[in-house]
Amino acid sequence: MRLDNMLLAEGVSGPEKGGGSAAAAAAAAASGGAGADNSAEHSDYRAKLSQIRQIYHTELEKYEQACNEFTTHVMNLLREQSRTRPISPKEIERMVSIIHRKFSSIQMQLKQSTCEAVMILRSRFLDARRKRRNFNKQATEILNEYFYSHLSNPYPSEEAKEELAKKCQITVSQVSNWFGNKRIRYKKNIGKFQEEANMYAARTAVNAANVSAQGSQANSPSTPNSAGSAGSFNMSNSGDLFMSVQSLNGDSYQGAQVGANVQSQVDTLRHVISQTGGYNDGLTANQMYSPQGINANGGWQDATTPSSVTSPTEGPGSVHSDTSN
DNA sequence: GTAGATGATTGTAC
DNA sequence: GTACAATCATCTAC
Repeated sequence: MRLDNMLLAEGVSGPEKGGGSAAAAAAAAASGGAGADNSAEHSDYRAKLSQIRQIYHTELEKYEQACNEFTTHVMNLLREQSRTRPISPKEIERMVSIIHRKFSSIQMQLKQSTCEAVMILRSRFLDARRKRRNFNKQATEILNEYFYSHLSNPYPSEEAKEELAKKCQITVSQVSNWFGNKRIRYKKNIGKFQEEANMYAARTAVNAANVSAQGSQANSPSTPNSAGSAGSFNMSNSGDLFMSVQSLNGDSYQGAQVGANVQSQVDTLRHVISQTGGYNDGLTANQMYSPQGINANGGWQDATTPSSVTSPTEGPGSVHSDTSN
C-alpha cells in the first residue's frame, strides 16, 4: 500500500498528467531553483521519470497478461481433470487465488524496484552537491575582497550579504555558505591563505589610495571613502582598512583611531606607499599581513570591541610574523 | 587518473 | 537562527 501511494505521488502509477511534473516541480523548488539550466534539468528529470513510468506500466501489463493466461491455462487443466475426478468450485477458487497471490508478489517486486529507481533519480536531481558549479572569478574576487577587508570580523550583515549576493549574482544563502567555508578554511590554514590575504590587502589599500588621489584632485574632502567606485566594495568599515594599513606599515597600532576619518588613513597609506616603493617590492609576506582577527581561542575578534583595537601589541594589525607553518 | 580546491549539506552547540 | 566542523560530491589543474 505504501509503495502504491509513493508511486502515485511520484506520478508513476495512476492517471498520466504530465508524467510526474508536480514531483519534478517540487524537486526543482527544493533544489533551490538556481540557474538557467534548471529548466533543462527539469525536463531531463521528467523524461527519465516518464521512462520509468513507461517501463513500469509495460511490465505491469505483461504480468497481468501472464497472470490471466496462466489462470486460464490452469482452469483448462482443471476442467480436463474434472472428467476423471470430481473437482469442487472451492478447489478451483483456491487455485486461482494461489496464482493471483504469486503474481501479486511479483508485482510487488516490480513496484519496489520502480520505487528504488524513482528514489535514485530523485536523489540525483535533488542533491545540489551533484550539480555544484564554481562561482565565476569576479564573484570570488568580490567575496574575497570583502572577506579580507573585514578580516577582523568577517561576518557580513544581512544587508551586506544581500549586496554581495546581488554583486556576485548568487543567492544570499550561497554568500552565507561561502563565508562559512571561508572562515573555517582560513582559520584551519592561515599560512596557506597568507598570500591571498596579502594580495587583497594590497588591492584594498591601492583602491583606497586611488580614491584618495581622486578625492584630493577633485578637492572634495566630503567624499572620503570608495563608495561608488566601479567594481570595488564600499569600505564602510574604516577600522578594517586601518588595520590593513597598519599591517602594511609594520607599526603597532596606537590609540583609538578605529572609526576615525578614512582620509587620514589613506594619508598614512600613501606615506607607506612612498616609503616602500610599492606593495610587492621589498616587503615580506609577514610584513604585509598578519593573521589578524583570530583570538587565542581560535575565534574571531570583533573589530568593534575595544580589546581588539586598543592593545598596541595584540590588537589587529599589530600581530606580526606568526607564521609557524 | 589523481590531488587539491570548492560549494553544499548535515549534525551539533549556543 | 546562526556559526562551526566534518563530510560529501563535484570541479579543475596537472
